[in-house]
Amino acid sequence: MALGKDYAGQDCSLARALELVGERWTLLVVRDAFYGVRRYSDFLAHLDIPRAVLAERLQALTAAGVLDKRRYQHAPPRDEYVLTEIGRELWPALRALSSWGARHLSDTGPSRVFSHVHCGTPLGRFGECPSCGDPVPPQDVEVRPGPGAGTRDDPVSRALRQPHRLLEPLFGAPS
Amino acid sequence: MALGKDYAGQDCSLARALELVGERWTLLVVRDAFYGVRRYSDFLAHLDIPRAVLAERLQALTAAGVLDKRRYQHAPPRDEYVLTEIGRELWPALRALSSWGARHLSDTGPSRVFSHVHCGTPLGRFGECPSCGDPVPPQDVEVRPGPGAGTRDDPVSRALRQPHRLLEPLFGAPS
DNA sequence: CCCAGTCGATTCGTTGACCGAACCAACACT
DNA sequence: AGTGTTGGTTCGGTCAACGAATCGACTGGG
Repeated sequence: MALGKDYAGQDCSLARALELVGERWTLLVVRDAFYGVRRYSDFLAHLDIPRAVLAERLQALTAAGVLDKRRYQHAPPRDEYVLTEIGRELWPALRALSSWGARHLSDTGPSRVFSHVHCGTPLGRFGECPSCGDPVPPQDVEVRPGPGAGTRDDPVSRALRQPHRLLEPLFGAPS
Repeated sequence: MALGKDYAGQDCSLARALELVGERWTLLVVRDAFYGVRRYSDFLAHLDIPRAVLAERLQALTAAGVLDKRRYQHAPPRDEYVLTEIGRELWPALRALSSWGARHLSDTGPSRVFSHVHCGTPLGRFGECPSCGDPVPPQDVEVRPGPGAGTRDDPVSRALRQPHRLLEPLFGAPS
C-alpha cells in the first residue's frame, strides 16, 4: 500500500496485490475504468478524489501494467487510460468484493446491476452467469442502475444511467 | 477506509465494502483468520502490525459482524476472534485478489497453494475446483506451502508449514 | 495578437492515520 | 513478592491524504 511502509515480510500474493491495489481510491479508479471512464477529468468528476491522488494512482497503475496510458489526440495533447489485459483480470476480484458489499453492507439494494449481455441474466455472486453456468468476461457484462442508485450529477453518473457494456468507452472518444 | 474522509457520495457496493475492508492491514487480518489464526498475539506475531492498529481493526471487523469475539476461557480471561458467516463469504473476493497477485505480481510463484480437500485438485483462479467444476467453500480448502514460501519464523508461519484446512484453528484452542 | 477556457496535472499548507516503543491491568505460576 | 503472558492503551513523530490554488500547453473567438 505504500503507506509509510510496505507489507514487508508478508510473503503472500495477497499482500503483493494489496500493495498496488489496496491503497485508498485505487480500486475505485479501476472500477471506473471498467465502467468505461478513460479520461483524467472524468475520473476526477466521478470520484471526488483529490487531483494529486488521482494523478499518483493513475501513474502507479500504469507503471504496474494495469492501465495503459495512450495519446488519442495530438492537438491539443490528450491522453486516455485504458485497462490492459492484466487490469481486466481484476474483474472477478472486483465483482466478488462488490457483491459482498451489496449483500452485507447495503440497506437500499445494489446501486448497479450487472447482467450477461447475451441472455440478460443477472450475474451471480462470483460473476458467473447462473443460466449459462460459466464465468462471464467483463466485455460481455452489461451495467444498469439498480434499486439503490444514487443521485450524483456528473457526466459519468449521467451516462451510466442508461445500460452500458463494461469496458466500452462512456463517451465517444476517438479510439 | 475512514482515512480522513469516507468515500462519501460513492453510492456503490464496492465503496461500502472498501470503507470496511479496504483499510490497510484489514484484508490481511481476514486472510489470517481464514488460515485459522484466532488470537490477538498470533495475529500480531504473524503480521508485524502495530498493536494499536491491530486492536482497531479487530474491533472494526467485530463491529461490522465479520468477526465474532468470544471468550473461550475465563481464568485468565482469553478471547478469540472467529470469522462469522459474513466473514466467510469474503473467501471468493480474497481468493480472486490473491490469485491475481500470484499471476501478475509474483516472481517466485505462489507462497501458498490451495486445493480441494476432497480430490486434491489445486483451485482455479476463481476458487473453483477444476475437476469438480463447482466453487469450493473455504472449509473444504486445504492450504499448503508453495514454491514461493517464505522463511518467517513465528508460531503461525511454523504451523502453516504443514497442510492445514481453512478455518480450522491453527492451535489447539479450546473450542 | 490577445484573452478566456479546457485539460492534465503540480505545489503547498493542514489534517489525520499509521508507526513503534513504552506503559498498563489482569491474571497465573513459583 | 516476583516473573511471565495476554490483550490491550498511550504517546510522540512521520508520512500520506486532503482541498485549494496555481501552472503550462493548447485551442477557439474576437
